[in-house]
Amino acid sequence: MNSLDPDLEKRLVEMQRRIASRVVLQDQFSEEAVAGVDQAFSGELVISGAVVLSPSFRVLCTASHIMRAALPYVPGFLCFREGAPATKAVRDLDPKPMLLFVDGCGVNHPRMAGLACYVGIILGVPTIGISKDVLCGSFKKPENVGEAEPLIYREKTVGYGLLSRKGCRPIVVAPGHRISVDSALEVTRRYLKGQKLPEPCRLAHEYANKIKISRSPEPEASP
DNA sequence: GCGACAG
DNA sequence: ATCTTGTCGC
Repeated sequence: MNSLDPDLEKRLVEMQRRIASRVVLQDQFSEEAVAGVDQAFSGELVISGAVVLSPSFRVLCTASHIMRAALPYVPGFLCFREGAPATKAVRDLDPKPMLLFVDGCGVNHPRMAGLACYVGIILGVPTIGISKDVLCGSFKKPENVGEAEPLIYREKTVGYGLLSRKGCRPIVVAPGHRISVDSALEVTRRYLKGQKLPEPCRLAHEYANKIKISRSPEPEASP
């Protein structure tokens, strides 16, 4: 029940291979304007929220986009469900981010085509993927807060498992586009503020949820 | 064949 | 992700 039509899947896999072929794992970012994008869901609707932060974590601007989901959630194909609304929200940001945190995988993906790669390639923006669970690969459990262990997939380090906060499970950090594996970890650490998720992700998540709640119908008072 | 499986 | 209340702990 979580599968795709074989022909559709074949086409999507081909698209992901094209995305992956364009991914750059070299540092080509700046931290002048860092943003985060995240999605909330309401039935068939995908609500995407994006937030740009100043170097001091001040919110500089926000943008959102709502649309019907094109696909159900299928592991490995998240970019085709959340990619369109996410890119549209980010496109409306001003100033434009020069580095973007995305909720989901980056190159730590079976075809090196996680949501962060997709958004990065489509927009030409440097991206970092932040996920709460591993899709593929594995890492040793980091012992102390701030510590990270390499996420290994097919003998390669594709990201890191980072213990971002006490009492929390480690988060997974991986580059999406135009940033190296090690820089993705380094920058993510810099954007942590005592919470499980780095600020751009946390604020984008909060923003997307606020939009969702503000649109949901108010409960009727029964006479 | 049996699990695992971003959000 | 979403459905959901209180509750244990820093």
